Amino acid sequence: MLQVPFIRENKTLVIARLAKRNIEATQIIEEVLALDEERRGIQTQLDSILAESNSISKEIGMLFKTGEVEKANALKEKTTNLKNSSKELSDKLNDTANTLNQLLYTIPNVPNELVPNGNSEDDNETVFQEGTIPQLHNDALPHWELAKKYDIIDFELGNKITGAGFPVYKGKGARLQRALIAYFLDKNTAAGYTEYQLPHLVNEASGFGTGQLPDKEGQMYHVSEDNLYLIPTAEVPGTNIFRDVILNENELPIGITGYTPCFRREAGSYGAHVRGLNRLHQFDKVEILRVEHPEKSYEALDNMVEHVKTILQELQLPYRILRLCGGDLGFTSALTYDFEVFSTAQDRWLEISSVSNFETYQANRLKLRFKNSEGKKELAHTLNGSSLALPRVLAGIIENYQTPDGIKIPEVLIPYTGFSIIN
RNA sequence: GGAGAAAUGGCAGAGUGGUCGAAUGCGGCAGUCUUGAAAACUGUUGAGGGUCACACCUCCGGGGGUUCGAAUCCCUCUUUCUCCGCCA
Repeated sequence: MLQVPFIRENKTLVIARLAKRNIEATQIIEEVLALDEERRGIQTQLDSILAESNSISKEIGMLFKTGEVEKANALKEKTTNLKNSSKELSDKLNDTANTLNQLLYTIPNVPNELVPNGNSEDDNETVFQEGTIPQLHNDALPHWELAKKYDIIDFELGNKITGAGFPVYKGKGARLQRALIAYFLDKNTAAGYTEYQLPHLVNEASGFGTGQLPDKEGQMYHVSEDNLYLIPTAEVPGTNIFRDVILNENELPIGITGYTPCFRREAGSYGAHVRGLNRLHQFDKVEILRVEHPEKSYEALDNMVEHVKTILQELQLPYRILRLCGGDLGFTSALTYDFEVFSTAQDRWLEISSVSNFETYQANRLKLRFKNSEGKKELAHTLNGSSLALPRVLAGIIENYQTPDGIKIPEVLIPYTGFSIIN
């Protein structure tokens, strides 16, 4: 969430930038500032009452020691009023603070100046495109047909075992999937990211820390018996490593990577665009995360974009990079680049990575800080990105690499798969 | 799942109702000494709110209660450890 002092000092900027998201925020910002002022006023009143009652208590203690019981008892009566009003004030303080926080939760991150105006994905800005779109033979098939033809992914079997959106990978399909995971992790660790294996279920505090809770619980599977959530992305357990952490400045930057399955309810999204691997309830993803010094976070974002680019270049997939417009930008992000691979057989772009800078928005919730060179505590910046999401990369590979003789395996993956063609 | 014990500052560990935000040791930081380093010595060193800065307020696993006053007493939840059971 946003920091109140930041809002106070940059009111016009905040309102102007939130307008990129097509939000008219003037009223809510004014409300936040008013509530904060109220909160501080109540706090001051409460503090002085507590100070008084503390000093009376000390006095009573002294009187008992010197045996002046009568005087002590007289003082006791004085505290009754103080107690009542401090109780009242602290209730009021809690109410005000809660109202303020509820309001802050509803305000998304302030977009970076680079974020283009716009309403929907149609207004995203293509900033880079690379790779040649292959000329496929006449009976080229979409991946779900190829999956069936070569018996590498079984969607019906997943239906039987679990339900729609839980495909079963078989034989060379399973092996290709594992190869991709290993390849991505190797690329990421070679780039300096430390590999982690993270829990696939998280508690409420973690869901809250990265902003999935309280509003987006509909997106996550919930295990009510234990009050745990299945992770929708490794971002959740990965970023929560740093909840309530104060780092030393020299520990920055931190980069971690991890492979996890991801579980998403995707309630309400059905139709032609969710066929095959395009949208699943369970899928695999390798994630990269960084904790950065505020002055260096945008350099780091560019760095992450470059890193993901090299992977797609090596896989020789045609892709493009989009800068998300205000209307399409995620709630917690200040600037996001989406990577899309072109699926030739489906004749459409598939999102395979999303790389974002959250600035202090998550860190503020997480209380992730570092001690700067002056010894003062400052919120760090968090960033993350997929490198990469498996299913659509897999779809892109099997569609773009299909030949009349079978599906070829990209050169860089052959050491990982142990075979060069699926036929 | 059953029985018992525990949870205090970065770590270890004292503190059982009244200058305790908390002894002591280690670690960290600064300095003295040294050509430099180590050792030794001296000082400093939790977090949040608040203030121009002080003052002041809150926090001893979380929540609630008793009391004029709680790290210390009571209730409850969570976690950890030991023993038993189960088990990849």
